[in-house]
Amino acid sequence: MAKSTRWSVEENNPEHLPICQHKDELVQAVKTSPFLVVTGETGSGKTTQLPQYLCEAGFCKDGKIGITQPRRVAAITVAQRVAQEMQCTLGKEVGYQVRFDDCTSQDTLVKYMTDGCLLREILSDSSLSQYSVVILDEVHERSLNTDILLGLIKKIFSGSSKITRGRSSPLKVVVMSATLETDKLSAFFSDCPVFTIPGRLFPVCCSFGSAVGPKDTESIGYVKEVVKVALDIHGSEPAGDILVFLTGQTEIERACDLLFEKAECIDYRFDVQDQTVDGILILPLYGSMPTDQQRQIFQPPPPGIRKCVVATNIAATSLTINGIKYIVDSGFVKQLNHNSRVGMDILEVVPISQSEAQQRAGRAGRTSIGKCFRIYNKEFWEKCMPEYTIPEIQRTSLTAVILTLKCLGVHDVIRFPYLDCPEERFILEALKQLYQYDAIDRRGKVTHLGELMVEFPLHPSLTRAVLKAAALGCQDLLLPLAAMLSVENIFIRPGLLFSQPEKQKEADEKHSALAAKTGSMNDFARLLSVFQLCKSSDRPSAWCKENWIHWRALKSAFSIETQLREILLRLQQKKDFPVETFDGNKSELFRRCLCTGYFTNVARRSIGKVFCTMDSHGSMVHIHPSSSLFDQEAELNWVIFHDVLVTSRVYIRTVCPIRYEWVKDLLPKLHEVDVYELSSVAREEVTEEEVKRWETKEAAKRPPDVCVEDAMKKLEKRNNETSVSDARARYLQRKQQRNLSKSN
DNA sequence: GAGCACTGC
Repeated sequence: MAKSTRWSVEENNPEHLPICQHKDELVQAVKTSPFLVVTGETGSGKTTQLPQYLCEAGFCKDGKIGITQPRRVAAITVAQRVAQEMQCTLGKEVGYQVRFDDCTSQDTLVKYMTDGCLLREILSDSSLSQYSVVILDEVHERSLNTDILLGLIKKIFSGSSKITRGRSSPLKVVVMSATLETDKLSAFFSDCPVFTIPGRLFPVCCSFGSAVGPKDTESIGYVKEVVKVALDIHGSEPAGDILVFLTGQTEIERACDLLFEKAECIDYRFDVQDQTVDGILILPLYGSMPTDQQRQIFQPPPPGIRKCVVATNIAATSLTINGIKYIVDSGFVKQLNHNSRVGMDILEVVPISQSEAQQRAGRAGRTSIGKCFRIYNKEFWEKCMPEYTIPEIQRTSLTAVILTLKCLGVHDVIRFPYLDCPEERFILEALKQLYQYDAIDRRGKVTHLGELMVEFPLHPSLTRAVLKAAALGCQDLLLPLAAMLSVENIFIRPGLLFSQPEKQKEADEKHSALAAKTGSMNDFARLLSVFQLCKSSDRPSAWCKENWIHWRALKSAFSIETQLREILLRLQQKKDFPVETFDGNKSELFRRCLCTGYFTNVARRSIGKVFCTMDSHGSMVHIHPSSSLFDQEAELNWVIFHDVLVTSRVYIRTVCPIRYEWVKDLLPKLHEVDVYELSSVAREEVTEEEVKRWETKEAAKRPPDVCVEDAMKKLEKRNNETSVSDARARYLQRKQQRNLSKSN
């Protein structure tokens, strides 16, 4: 649902916005300072009005005004809104650009875009010569791309010599944020002025509960508690809708079930249209839900009925629901964290930050005074919840970002001006990976291959495989696969609580059948086959429904494949595109290409069903039951995998059998460079001596079998101290508690 | 023998 739907009649008149009284001061502030921080709560009008003020004041004479947003919907809907206010056609004076959708023209003066789009633009025009003003919005959200943009803009436009290079006048930079951390932002841009605009949110009264305390950090017993609180609200509070925050699909389904049970309706099913019981309409909401079901959330409830939406964090920023007066906050969120100790991403349930809790509470104060019921106590707030959310740049794998920076000429990626520095080992690990993919050389310089790789909006491992395939002339196999691996999970598996178990069984059977059709048990081939079968189908959406496949996800895979194909064609027309030949069958060719990118993700069968990864961490892993290779015993000794999931075990998902010979020559590279030796590469201060030392190491390559033994020893040594074990222990604890509360 | 929040190029 578009954000624009929430503006009330009064808000429709921009002259009533708090920002209006400060128009002249704001324009003056932008004129006098190269950098400016503007803060103001939601509803102050800064996103829609400031660009118009600047345009009016003549800032569009020498270039565009560019405004970045972390989300696509926001970029599009705000542009629509501003075009309407400026009484022009969208795409003319006011436009927007997001991936797959460029709605701008020669005449565009005010351009809204996602932060990723501006980052791409800097890659081809580092002086941002088209713009007179760049406004970075929603900076407090600290998205990875916005953080990188902050550093880049500071770096490019702080050195006086570069300010005017390729530009007629100096660039003006405005950074907009909610009221948090503004001092930090001002200090980052050489103590630039801070402009504060009052917000226009209604007060939200927050109360703490007693159900969750510091000891319950990992508990999911809170599902029962949020249900209880929601029913209390329903029984005792005046009219107004309820929004409950939980962490994931399973939890939400369980909470909805409990709500219905308690509201004395036992015959509830997901499919049933009339979901109203005892005056309360219960609606689940999460990202992977079908769009038509999501749409239901936004319809006003029938008269006299109270709406209760049970949602993930999607309702915190991405979607705005009208009429919410009560918030029930579980205090938890599911977060993907990169763990450099084990070199993998781990999805885990963690307490939210205090600022995130305030954000959640704020969802109740958009149209009137609201109430927020936190189910955790004050002690939990103080001891378990960090003041601010850890910025994405400090939690995710940096491989792709570091390559982008290097291609932009930022060689010293450690001393890059980060607003918050990522841990050095995260950066070093990213460098090690880039070196392994041949994207950078031993001195940390970007290679020809690296320059090709940065053009693709994909993880470098996948890009490596795509480029190999292109060199061998089999891009038709790898491009669709890369697109499929870029989108959310395409296999639908209905939950047990809301759907009948037979539906789950049916979905599983359909998915296995798709694997069988390819003739080879290989999850990558299965993905490719789903893409091809659906694309060639007469009625693709019906085909998806029949096979329990997400049509929405597959549609985006189709557009990504087209985009990747265009990028590849453009690169192939340039000189020096590598070309190789290969004799062998198609299946081997496909898998060999994959090996070029995924040799960092190789595992060898150790004992029984246990596999051991061949990277320097040597983790013990199992094949995930959703894999078509699950329980396939025969001759399956070497595999590559796309990703890792830590739950009751460490699982590898999306798996493909390979032959040892295909990775034999690549594996030693995994052990060639010690991460900690790479700090000099990061700074490009490598001495000849160091290069020699590495070369000696390479000469002493160990055969892979020794690697396995070493890896296993290392693993034993780490024993239960590893973070994977921690995550696993926490998972088991949660599961136990869940079962306990179930049986109660 | 299982369960993956949300973005973005």
